[in-house]
Amino acid sequence: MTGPATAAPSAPSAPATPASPLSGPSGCRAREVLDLVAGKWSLAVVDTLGAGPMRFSELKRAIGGISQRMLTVTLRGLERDGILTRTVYAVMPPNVTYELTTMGRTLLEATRPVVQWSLENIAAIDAARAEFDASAEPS
Amino acid sequence: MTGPATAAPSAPSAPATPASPLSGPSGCRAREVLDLVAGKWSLAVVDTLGAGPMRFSELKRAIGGISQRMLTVTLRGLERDGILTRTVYAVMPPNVTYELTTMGRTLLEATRPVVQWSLENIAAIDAARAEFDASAEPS
DNA sequence: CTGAATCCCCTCCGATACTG
DNA sequence: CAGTATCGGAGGGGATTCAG
Repeated sequence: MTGPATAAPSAPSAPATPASPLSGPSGCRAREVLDLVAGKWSLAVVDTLGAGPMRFSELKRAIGGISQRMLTVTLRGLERDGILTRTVYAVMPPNVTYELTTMGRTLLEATRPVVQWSLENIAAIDAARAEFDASAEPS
Repeated sequence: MTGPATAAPSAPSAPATPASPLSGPSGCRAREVLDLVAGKWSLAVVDTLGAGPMRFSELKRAIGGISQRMLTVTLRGLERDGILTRTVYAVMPPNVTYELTTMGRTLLEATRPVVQWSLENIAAIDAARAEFDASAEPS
């Protein structure tokens, strides 16, 4: 699975359709990475952490609506992916601080347009859904 | 929505924490809209349709690996959200064409940075995961 | 060709309770 | 404060089959 692949320059009949980076074989990998952001809370954590290093409880309070479990799971995943770092200060009481890595910050930048788009189009989408439902499920 | 917004000068005790658009109350809505893109195939469909109007079978072939069911479900969802239009030509054999709406095209533009980031960071993430797994699960 | 319908597994996620 | 452990519901998503 980890094969180099994507290195098949000799494809004869391949249309190469570079139109969509998510369509081809390499698209599978991209999709996989996009799952990173697809998680229910990943984006919120990255976005919130964009303000600077933060502790567990601060994150929990800032995000709001997230359970300890999901915050922990999400943080673990992002740490594993190299998006953020987890620093434990052996003091009393325990102090664990999370901070975006360089890669995490580039991810934050990359996601800004999507987040902004979401905010800008919430109303339009609500309207579209209402209209669709009205004309499709009048029963 | 397209309003200038962010112009709430009269909030007295509001901390305003503009740090994260996904954290606050409005963030819940944004998260909701982001689910639109979170689906396993939504982005691939939008991305693929970026090349121009396409038929059902063309989409299926272009994306590859998607089942009829998921393509249908994904298309319905995106149509409901006003991201794409579904046009049926009553000919023989049936011809159904899907095309991005204006909003769909703006979404495509907004997602480009994330898609590109994914492609650029696949290797780094793989490495980070391997390293994390190696030092966390040695037993 | 396009799609709806069914079956079924599997993961995500929330609520709760317990530890250091 | 910062987690971990467990249970259980809900939904995503794949394979297959049927229909217009």
